[in-house]
Parts: sequence; C-alpha cells; structure tokens
Amino acid sequence: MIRIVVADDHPIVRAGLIALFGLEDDIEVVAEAATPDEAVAATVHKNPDVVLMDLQFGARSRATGADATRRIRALDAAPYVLVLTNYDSDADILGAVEAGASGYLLKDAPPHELIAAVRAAAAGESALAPVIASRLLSRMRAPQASLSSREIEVLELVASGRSNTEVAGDLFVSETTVKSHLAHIFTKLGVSSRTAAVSAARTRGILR
Amino acid sequence: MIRIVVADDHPIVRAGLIALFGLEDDIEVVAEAATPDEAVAATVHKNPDVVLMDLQFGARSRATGADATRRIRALDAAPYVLVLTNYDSDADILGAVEAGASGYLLKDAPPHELIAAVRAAAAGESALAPVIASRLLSRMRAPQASLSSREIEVLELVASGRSNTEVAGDLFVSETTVKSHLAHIFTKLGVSSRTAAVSAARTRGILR
DNA sequence: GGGGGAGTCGTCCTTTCGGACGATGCGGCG
DNA sequence: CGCCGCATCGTCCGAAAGGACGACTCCCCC
Repeated sequence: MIRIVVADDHPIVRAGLIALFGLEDDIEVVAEAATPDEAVAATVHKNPDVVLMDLQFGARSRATGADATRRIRALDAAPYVLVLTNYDSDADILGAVEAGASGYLLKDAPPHELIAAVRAAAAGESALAPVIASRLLSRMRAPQASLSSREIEVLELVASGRSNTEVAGDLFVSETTVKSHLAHIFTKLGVSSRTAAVSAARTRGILR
Repeated sequence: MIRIVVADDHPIVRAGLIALFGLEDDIEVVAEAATPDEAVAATVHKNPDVVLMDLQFGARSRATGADATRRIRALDAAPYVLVLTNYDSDADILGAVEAGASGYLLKDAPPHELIAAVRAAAAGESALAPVIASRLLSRMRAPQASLSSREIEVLELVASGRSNTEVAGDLFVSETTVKSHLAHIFTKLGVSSRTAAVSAARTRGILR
C-alpha cells in the first residue's frame, strides 16, 4: 500500500485527488494539508511514501510549495515529493527540482498519468509530464539565460515603464549603454522588444 | 433537487467538485464537461439548473469559459452560470459578468461557500466571493482608471510582448485600431508608453 | 600575457511607436 | 432626438526603439 499526503490549498483539488486515489486499491491518502507548514507537519507525523505537493499556496501563506519540499526532503527517511501544479514556468520547474522534487506534473494531467506518477515516485523513480520534460530539455539545449546584475537593473527600470533616456539618467550612463544592455538582454531572452523581454523575464522568475 | 453541470478542463477539479456535491443530498451533478463546447452541449441535453463554469480552458480549446457562458445564457430557459476560476483579475471578472454569469467564485473558496453559491444561483440569486465583491466595489469607487474589456484585451496582449501589428492580427482589427485603443489606455492610466501602461495596470490589479 | 565577458560609448540606419488630428457606426440614456 | 462612450479605420509626422556594426577599458581566469 502506497501511503500519500496531499498538500494543496484548494479544498476542491484535495477532494478531487482523494476521490481519484480512492478508486485505486494500492494507494491510500493518509493526510491532507492546506498550507506548506501543514504539509511538513503531516509528513513528520504520518511518515508517508509520497507527498503530492502544490507549488502555489494562496497569498495567505508566505511559504511556498518549494519551501515545503525542501524541508520535507531534509527530513530523515524523507518521502518522495511529487510536485503537482498549474503552471509550467521555467522558474517553477527549476525551483521544484532544486528543492528536491522527484516529479513534476500539471493539474490538467489525465488521472491515469497522475496515478502512474505516484506509483513511479513510490518506487523511487522520477516522473515528469511530457510537457515538462521537453521544456527541461530545451532549457538544457538553450544556454541558460542568466542576466548580469547590471542587466537585471536595467530591465527592472524598463519593466517599471521608464524610457531608455530615463533609464540612462537613473543609472548615470549614456543612452547608448542602455540600448546596448537591452540588446544583450534581448538575445539572452530570445525576444526582440522591451515589453516582450519584461514578459519573458517575469515568466522565468527573473523579475517579480 | 438542484441539477448541475460541471465544466472544467482539469479532471482533478471535476472529480473534486463531484465528490463535494456528492455529500449534499439536494444537489446532483448530471454531467461534466472538459471543454467549452462540451459544456454547451451538456447544457442543451441535460437542461440543468446551474452550470459551474471554469474560465480558463487549456490551450487545446480556442474557446473560453466566457464564450461558453455567453452561449449558454443565450439558450431558451437558460440555466444560471456560476463562474469558478483561479484568478480574480479585473478582465476576467468583467468578462464573466458581461457574459451573463450570475456568480463568481475562486477555486480556493471553502466548500461551504461553494455549496451556498450553487443554492443561491439555483434560486436565481447572485453570489460573489467576498474578494470579488470588494474588488468590484473598489472598481465602482475608482471609475477614473477603468478600462473597457476590449482595452484590457489589447493590454493583455501587449503585456505578453506582442507588437501592435501582432495584436492587430490576433484581434482581427487594423493596426490603427490597436494604436487607438492604446492611446485611450495611456490617457486613462496617465502614462505614455506601452511598457509603462503594463506596469501601471499591474500595480492597479487590472492585469495579473 | 592573452582570451573573454561585462560595462561603457559611439555612429548609421530602419522599424516601430506614439501623438495629433479626423471620421464613421453603434448603442445607451436623458 | 441629441449626446457620449466605445470600437473601428485612416493619414501625417516626429520621437523612441532596435539592429548592425566598431571600439575602448576593466577584471578575472587559464
């Protein structure tokens, strides 16, 4: 019997997961958690085989699913953590993997994929949704788009709506320099306009 | 007995809703739908009292929950549509209300609130999540910076980094029209560039 | 000591954006 | 009915942004 903990702030999602796993006779939901803290506590007390972890917990909780994952993986005899979330942003995926997740699934995944992932995780295997796998690979192929601190500084000002000349004034450099930074940012992010750069940086977690 | 249709592209969410309503003996889920088209079809065939409608359907479907809501509300003896979604952006709320939704709930709502909303909807009453209600009210109080739904639509595309010509193509209008919308957006938000408009809209909660 | 990346600055040129007009049709509202 | 907001389309023009070169300092690292 695979014993799992379900951690998600949405009562509806928890109910759905419990209902789905209720149909499987080799999987048992031993606890549910509505916050990252509850997830860690439940893991400590119930000692499950797998934790199904959401990444986004509503604004009510300052901690994230990645934090909880990190803390859970730091435990003795830590269970495997399967991240189950809505989004597939690079920042989220990277964060989850760094935190020690052994799988990453999207909430719109078909149930059988989810069940299979839980069984795989319980067996110590990694399970990635196809979408996620291809995204990770494309990230490997593409040189990591790490912006320099100066470039991030420029991009933050641009994101706040400042023009090139204004950014130049703010940073005490010439407009040429700002445009030069922006050109580098564009190539690194694979875009060709300031607004697209801001959007890309946001989805990748470079900008808040 | 209140007969409802559940429309959401996430199998997990559908399972959760069905499980939750299964506990209520005055509510019966008569059909589930994974796409907007299925939602309309199910409504036509099952003739429910209430339709629980998600707004975001994955990229697989071009139609949105708002489209489906509009089509359902245009039917004879149309059921009440309760929008149940993850986000509380102004654009989503406005769009849903315009489409004829009689309620707007967030997916992280506690189950009892959801149940109450379904009963209210079945009785022809409107049900808004407290967060949504206050947002609508604050919108009433500050009418100066309210963008039309079309303007928000344009701004969302701009925020994702699309150029004027691309936005024009996406919306099947001329570039002149896009620029016209943007000019209005600029004056309403008190800015003078697309990037500044996106920034302003974000801080005011118009965009997420 | 010779890359190589980051940061700085420059010029030339093209495309895009934004401002300033105007104009039409539609719908709501007093 | 007229007025007004919204959405649509148009032209003209100046300003901003972006691409394509080059070039000069640091500074780090092999």
